[in-house]
Amino acid sequence: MKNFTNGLMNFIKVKHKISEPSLFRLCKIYSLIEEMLEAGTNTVSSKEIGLKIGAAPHNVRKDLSNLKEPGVIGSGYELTKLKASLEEILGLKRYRKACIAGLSGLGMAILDNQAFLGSGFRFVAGFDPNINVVETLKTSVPVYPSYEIETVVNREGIDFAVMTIQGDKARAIADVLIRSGIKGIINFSSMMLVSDRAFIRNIDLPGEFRFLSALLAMQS
Amino acid sequence: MKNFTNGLMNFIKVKHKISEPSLFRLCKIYSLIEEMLEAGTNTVSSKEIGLKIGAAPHNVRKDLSNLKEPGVIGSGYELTKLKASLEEILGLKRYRKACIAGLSGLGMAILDNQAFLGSGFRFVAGFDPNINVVETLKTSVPVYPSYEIETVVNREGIDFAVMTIQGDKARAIADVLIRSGIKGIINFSSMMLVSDRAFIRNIDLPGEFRFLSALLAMQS
DNA sequence: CTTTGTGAAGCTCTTCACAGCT
DNA sequence: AGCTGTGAAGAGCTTCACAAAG
Repeated sequence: MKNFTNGLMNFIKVKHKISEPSLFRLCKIYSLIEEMLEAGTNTVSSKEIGLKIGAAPHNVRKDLSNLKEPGVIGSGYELTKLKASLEEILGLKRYRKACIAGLSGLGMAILDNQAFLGSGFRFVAGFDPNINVVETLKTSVPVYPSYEIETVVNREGIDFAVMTIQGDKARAIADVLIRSGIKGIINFSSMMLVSDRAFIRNIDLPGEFRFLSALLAMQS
Repeated sequence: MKNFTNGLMNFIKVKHKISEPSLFRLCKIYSLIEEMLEAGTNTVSSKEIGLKIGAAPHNVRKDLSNLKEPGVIGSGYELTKLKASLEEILGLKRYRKACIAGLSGLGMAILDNQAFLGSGFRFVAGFDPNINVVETLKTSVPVYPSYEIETVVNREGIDFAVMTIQGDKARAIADVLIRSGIKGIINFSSMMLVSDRAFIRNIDLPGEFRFLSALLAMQS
């Protein structure tokens, strides 16, 4: 159970300098570093990283060898340097705006908790097809009916969207988002989305349950 | 951007009859079939499946060749038969119980929407470390303070858990869940979890944003 | 003794290409 | 013509193993 990034389902094919499985692990490592820094740690070995993200130490070292940041041979990697160097390669130096489409329970829960975003990202708008919903919501971020998506996304220069819209409206809204210039979508809706113009991460909860079930079935 | 399953981070190593990327695609195909059946479709070709889940038709056919179910040569696969045959191989004939640990906004949003579960799974319990929260919640499912996890999980025979607990309690709760016999976890908490006794799917939203950012960074 | 970095080996998954059915 | 099934080829990722450094 190793190297997967969750079937992005994209048709954007680019020859990356770094492979996607590796990129994905680097993102995990970044999360881990944040966690460890908060806990007051200073250095980490490839072995320890491997244990915590579920990868072989060899693999971690190879991943980290992509970034032209050192690694002190006797004693591992220095967290602050590693973090800076990951920010470089993962494009995290530039802060990006995000929006959320679908202001039901799930959407509101995500919007309310900026911890779900991570530093470097900020929700600057919410959308919902239901005008009544939009008018009565109390949120920390301005919300709009979905026919304003194009205007707002352009005006604010929003790059990413989280989609929590249920039902068959999802696909149409995704089209609008992408047409408006959204470059990445994290999609919680039940509709699988595929695009050749934006990176899409489909997070399919029923699918996850089935996958767990399948893994159990394979075990026995 | 193809064949990944999201870094399960598990140390359970089993030689599966079917590879994990393939299993993951089969789960996606199952989701797709449900969607198409609802739309009233009867048959589907490997080409069409490929387009909708973001995979090559060759690949889809290979995946489907694992299940000993036909595929009519001139005209594709019959949806109902395909579905039944997927249920067989993904272990979906057996209905399974799930619980949710963490009854904050995200947890409640998931609990409230059984659509997030998929047929064949049912939430039968909720847990939260905060007793006050537990006592005042109005839910469709019984909720308990987390010190009752072991009792309830055993009594009910619960297999899966969704974790939405924030902060550093997450790891301890996960330990309890696994010790109590939980076999699969979908983890939304910010702590990455790894176990050699349960399958864990870490869904890391900040990580997803970073991954999108990294993909954009690679493009340019 | 511990830990990094890396070419090379090894393995797994995907893609190809074509036979065979309708 | 259109589509499936599959051995074989190819590509990509992981693992190995060892040199080099603290």
